[in-house]
Amino acid sequence: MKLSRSFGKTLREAPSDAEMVSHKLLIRANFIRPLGAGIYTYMPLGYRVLNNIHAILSDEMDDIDGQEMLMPNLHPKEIWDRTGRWAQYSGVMFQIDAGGNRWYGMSPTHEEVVIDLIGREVDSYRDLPRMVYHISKKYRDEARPRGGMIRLREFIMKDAYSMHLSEESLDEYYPDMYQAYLNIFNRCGIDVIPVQADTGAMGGKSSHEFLFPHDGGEDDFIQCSNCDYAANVEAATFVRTGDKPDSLEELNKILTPDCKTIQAVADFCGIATSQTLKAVFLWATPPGKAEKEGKFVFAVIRGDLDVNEVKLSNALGGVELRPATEEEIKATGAMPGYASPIGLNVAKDADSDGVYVIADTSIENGGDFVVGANEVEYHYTGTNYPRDFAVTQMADIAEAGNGHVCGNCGEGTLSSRKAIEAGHCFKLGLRYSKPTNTTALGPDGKPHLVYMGSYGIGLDRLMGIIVEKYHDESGIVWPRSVAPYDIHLMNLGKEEEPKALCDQLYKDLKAAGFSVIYDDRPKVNPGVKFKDADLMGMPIRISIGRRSLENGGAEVKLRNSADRDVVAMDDLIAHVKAL
RNA sequence: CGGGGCAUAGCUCAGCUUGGUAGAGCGCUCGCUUUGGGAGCGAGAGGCCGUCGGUUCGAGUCCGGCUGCCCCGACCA
Repeated sequence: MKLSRSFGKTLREAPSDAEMVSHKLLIRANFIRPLGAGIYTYMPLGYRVLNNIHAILSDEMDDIDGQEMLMPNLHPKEIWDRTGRWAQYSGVMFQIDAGGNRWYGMSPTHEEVVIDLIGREVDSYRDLPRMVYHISKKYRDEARPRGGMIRLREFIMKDAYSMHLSEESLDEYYPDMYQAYLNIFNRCGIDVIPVQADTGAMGGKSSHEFLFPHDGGEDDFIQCSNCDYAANVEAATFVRTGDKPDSLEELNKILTPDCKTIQAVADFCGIATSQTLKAVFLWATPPGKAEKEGKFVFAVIRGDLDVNEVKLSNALGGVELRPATEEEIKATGAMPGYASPIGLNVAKDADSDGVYVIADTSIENGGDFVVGANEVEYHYTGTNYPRDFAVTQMADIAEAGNGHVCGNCGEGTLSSRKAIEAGHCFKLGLRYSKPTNTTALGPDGKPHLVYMGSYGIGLDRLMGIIVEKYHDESGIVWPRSVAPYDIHLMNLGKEEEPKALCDQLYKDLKAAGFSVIYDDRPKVNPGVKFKDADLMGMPIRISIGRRSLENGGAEVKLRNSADRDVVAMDDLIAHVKAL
């Protein structure tokens, strides 16, 4: 490509609303242009990067017996009604009223289309297992697009779908996909950390996120200092430390003025927050049910820990949670700010009357706690479980964090980091085949619900991640595998000779199989050409000017190195091939 | 959805406090000069000051509504 004929131009300054480095550089270097919040045009250079990523993805997917296809982005409402997600996704999906009682959704994802296809194409176990994938646009009305390529309303995703006769078949296939994902990120030059993720209300046994650690990321994940354990904060387990005292104190009610927070209580009593218990009140609505069919949940946890709502939701069967109102709290007999299960009518199990109390296992690690007395300005000291109160359910509902002991090896210390989610593998199981009754005949002659897995990677987000990692103060430093062009060729002279040499070299390099962007712009100063080359970031730069010719040929420089070599014109192709 | 910020030329921003003819740098066009790190001189083009309403003789400037964009948080198979 000749720069003299290329569309758009580089910017000396980035728009002031761009914050992340990748966002600024991709705009400045003319790879992307914003159209609206979370909506971008991929300019010719950016599109070439996406195509390179596309090729890597296709290669790896094909390698594990996947087939590339292309599914529609306009989805009839009916297929989403069948899985119950038309209503569930109403806040996220762009839903279009096409008139005449026809409604369409713009593809936020493609499980519905795939399950419809499976129903049509897959008849028996002989048609399984299969994997199909496509790379196409997704639309999600994100509440807050951010960070340029990091969170988009319209984005490009590689989504793969595997289908199986049995759970064993899915389990068997899953590691191949997992390995393909590692290969993909490796080929893009990105180090990712695979972490166990929350399987959430979608059920299924296993889910992995591939995280790129980055302060600008949206995910929190946990790593162990000792073993290779890594998990999403919503799935991370840790060891509750602390022992019960040998002899227990008596329960004793004390006056605690102005102690509405755990910290205030601990300060007032001169104890650590781990010597207190705290209560959290939520309203839990079962999935797919109306809110009034839900129930009040009283969660108890040691004072130094926090409840993780996703863990809590999972422990309760995937319920929707919202904070309880003050009226709902008082109706149970508890007093906000001074609440505890002591003296409440605690339900024996989910079907019994009384208050549903769920406790984190941490309340068994320690004793003689200070807890609320369900009376304004009063707490109990010397509280011990189970002597002084009952719980309905004991579960792991605490959020893992810095300094906790690893739940995997039991020795290392956990630390929390921010990350960008680069990919996600998910065992969907029967989530989509069940409501649509999508079956295949087994060898036993009976219909079996089809097991599914889905596996996503955002191409534009991945492009952003690559730039986050590969840049310097002058611009982008593309890895070879995804660079829009291999070579940035520059004519620095105004005389005939360098121009003629460059024109010829441009042809020769392309004939030798390289992709080349050629800065042949006349009347543009060398300084400008250098700045643009650094900004755009092609791996190899070749420049010809009076000075290089005096030194015997063309100057060759790698973008990721400061070294410059002058190479004789005759040796140039061979030299570049050897790089 | 809650909190905060911003909106003036293609980009970065001044002008607003104290209302009175629309500004700068970069970019763009033309001419001359220059040609190895965003070069110089000269001449130009380019703006319904986001939008609607209010106050005023007069609003980019003051007041209110709306919209858009950015950041933090909530949310996010």
